[in-house]
Amino acid sequence: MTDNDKQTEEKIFDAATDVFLDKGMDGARMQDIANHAGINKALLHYYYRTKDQLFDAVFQMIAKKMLKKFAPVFDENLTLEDKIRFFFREHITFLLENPRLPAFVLNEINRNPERVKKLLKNVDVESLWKKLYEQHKTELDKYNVSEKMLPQLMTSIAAMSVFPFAAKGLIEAILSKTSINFNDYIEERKQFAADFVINAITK
Amino acid sequence: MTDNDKQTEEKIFDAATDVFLDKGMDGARMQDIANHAGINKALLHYYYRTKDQLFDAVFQMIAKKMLKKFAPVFDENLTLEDKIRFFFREHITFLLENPRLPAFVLNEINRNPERVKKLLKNVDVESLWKKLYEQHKTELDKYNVSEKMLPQLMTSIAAMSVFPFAAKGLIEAILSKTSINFNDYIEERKQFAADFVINAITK
DNA sequence: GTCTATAGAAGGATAGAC
DNA sequence: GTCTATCCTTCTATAGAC
Repeated sequence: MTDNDKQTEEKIFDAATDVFLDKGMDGARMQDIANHAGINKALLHYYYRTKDQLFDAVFQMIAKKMLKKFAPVFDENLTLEDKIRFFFREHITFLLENPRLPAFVLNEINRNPERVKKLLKNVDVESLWKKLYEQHKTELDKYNVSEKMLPQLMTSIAAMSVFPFAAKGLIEAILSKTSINFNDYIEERKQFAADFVINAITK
Repeated sequence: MTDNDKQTEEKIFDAATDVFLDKGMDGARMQDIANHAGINKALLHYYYRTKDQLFDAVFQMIAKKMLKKFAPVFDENLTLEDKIRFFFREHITFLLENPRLPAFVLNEINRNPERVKKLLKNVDVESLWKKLYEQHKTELDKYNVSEKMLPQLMTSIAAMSVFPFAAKGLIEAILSKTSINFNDYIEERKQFAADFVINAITK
């Protein structure tokens, strides 16, 4: 693959990412992607064959990018409390820089089970959770979280961080009827979410 | 409007609801809606003029249906704790019966600000929150929730209930790699979410 | 009010020249 | 590798008969 190939393929991929994030799979138009990339429609098909394949490439990249951001939760060398604080600070900062990701992923995830399967192909959920539990056994016992409650806890943490962005359109509209600004609400949330979760699991 | 009018218009509306919930605005096809309703395409336009108007009617109905389910939060005559327990029990039961609603609303809400504006036209957010705060002032003071933290608390409660359904496709795929079943996870959540939130705000 | 038929536009995809 | 031109299908929407 020459340097020029790479440039064009990347230009297409970046343009597609932008358009798909905005319009979703069904709403996106190949012509629109071509315009954004500054090339013509035929080239899209030359590189990616079909719209579905182009979308799949973009989706896998974005969904992986989102999932990867949960990795710090499984890292070692932090107390559970520090880990939770660190997670919300970093994750909400990330979403603030990429506010369209949650709605995009949540939407497309419910449309095509095959794509989700592919996404999780190499993820060993059981052992990740086992590892996490072993790592914090003492603390989780002290709190009141049993191993079989980990899915509830994990999805609650994800929900606290992701939901405000997934529901951005609604929350913005609601907040616009008050004196509160969405970005202030989000800044505040880094701290609030951490306190909330830590308190929730503390007896 | 005759009885027959009503019947046809309702058949169309119901069919449209079903198809839009599945495919979203962009993915839905008028032909598909007509087939579901057992009539022809031309009749759709006779009753609703355009696809956008038909979609808007469906969206407003569904979004209102979802928002209304938060009403018990503002009802009187329950302690804050009982209110939270009652809310999660009822709300998660409702979402179990209507699992496609969250993803649909969250998706379309980020596409068209005008629709959201229309949806909230007659909602007085400030006074609802003021009312809620006054109602539970003593309890909220005892916990550590100030009035300006209400948006954080409210969105957290919504997140705890709605997120598992909005992310259903992903959570199902993850749980399928363990011995846990999605419906069991959801049943468990009614209790877990209530305990979680109550503990979170308890000093 | 309901149908058939079709206009008219737009979309994804390909052929073929360079 | 990139372009123009175009095919073919599909979609929304309307015209017009009953």
